[in-house]
Amino acid sequence: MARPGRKVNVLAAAVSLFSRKGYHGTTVRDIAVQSGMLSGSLYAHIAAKEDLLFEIVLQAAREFMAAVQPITLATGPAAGKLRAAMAAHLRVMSGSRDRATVFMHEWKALSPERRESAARYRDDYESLWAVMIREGIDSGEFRPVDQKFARLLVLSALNWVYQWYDPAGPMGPDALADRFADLILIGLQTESVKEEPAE
Amino acid sequence: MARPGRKVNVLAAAVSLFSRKGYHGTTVRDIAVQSGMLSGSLYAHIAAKEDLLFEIVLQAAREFMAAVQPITLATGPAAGKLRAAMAAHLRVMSGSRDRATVFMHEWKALSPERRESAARYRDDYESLWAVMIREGIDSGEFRPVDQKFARLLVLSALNWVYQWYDPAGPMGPDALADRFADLILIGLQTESVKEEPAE
DNA sequence: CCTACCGATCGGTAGG
DNA sequence: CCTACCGATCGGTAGG
Repeated sequence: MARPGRKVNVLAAAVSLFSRKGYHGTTVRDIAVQSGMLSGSLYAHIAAKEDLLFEIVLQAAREFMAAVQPITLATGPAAGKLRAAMAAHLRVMSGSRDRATVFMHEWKALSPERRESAARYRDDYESLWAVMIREGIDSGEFRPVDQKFARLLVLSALNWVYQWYDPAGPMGPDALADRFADLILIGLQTESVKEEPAE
Repeated sequence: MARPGRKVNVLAAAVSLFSRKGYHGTTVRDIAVQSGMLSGSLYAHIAAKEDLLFEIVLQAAREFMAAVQPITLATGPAAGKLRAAMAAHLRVMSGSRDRATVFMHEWKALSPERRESAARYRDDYESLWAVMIREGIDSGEFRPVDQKFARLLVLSALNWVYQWYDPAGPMGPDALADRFADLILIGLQTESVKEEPAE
């Protein structure tokens, strides 16, 4: 008989394995053994392997959304909100590194309907960032750049972090976010060079 | 008997399939059928499925290196070199989108020794960018930012592009590179806001 | 490059 | 959650 709490272990095992070996590179036997049972027993907890992937992807999507949405609803300078949102995003990534990895890479392995469902969550999340950037442009805080490019720059920088970030390292997610925010807000060039027309 | 030219078709089929379904999600039968033969016949051209992945990854690594290295060796302002290097990187990505995708994502599926070999190519390529940024800082063109962060910001933005870039779309890789370069060099904030201390 | 396979392993199930 | 499987499919091979 299935003890209710075991489902969490199974999900944790799946997150770890999917992030390391990919969805297709992971077998249900891998997941079962990592959960302390045999492969047949796994199906007392799940109906199909893909259900695990879908659940992980949804968890991650909800986690990112829950962390960043309240920040977008607050009032204040756009730069401060962008900084806070970046820190929130990186805190989620830092706290659930494997889950974030699966969320970023393995959604492609979902069945078409579920993949579309995941894409909708993704779009909702991206539009939070679009709104923040649009607000900064409208208020004159940000240059009138193409909103799409600015959003992509921010999100791509944040999303690539999990490829190399070490949560046990010396730099926490907040410090990391501040560094990235400085670069993105102030730019790489020195002021004296900026006066001249760009080459 | 194996006609020599067919190997190219097999590689092209593998690139397309690996990029779409992942290495583990692609079967040798998929590759064979896409190449116009049956699965057994594939082994007249290759010794193992993984050889295809390794060959694709090496091709991509060499392509990026060959495109960007000459630019780093030229003389001139650091900002101009960075712009040119970004355009070169995006031109490779645009011309070999599927291969770039496999290069970015599927190297994890390689055997340990080959994975390490691919990582070395990657490190060599990243150090090209590190040198460009270091030069800009040393010459006073760039702010004295952490070189590692600036490199990560640039490369992450470039590497995330293939997730959404449409080579058939209106914007070519050079225009795309200029937009990203403007954002990274000049920054998102307007000058008036930058005078104030960052929140 | 095809025919005809191979042992191994896959996701999943029945019955307890 | 285990035992004992299942049909299907996997990467790969022998012989032509």
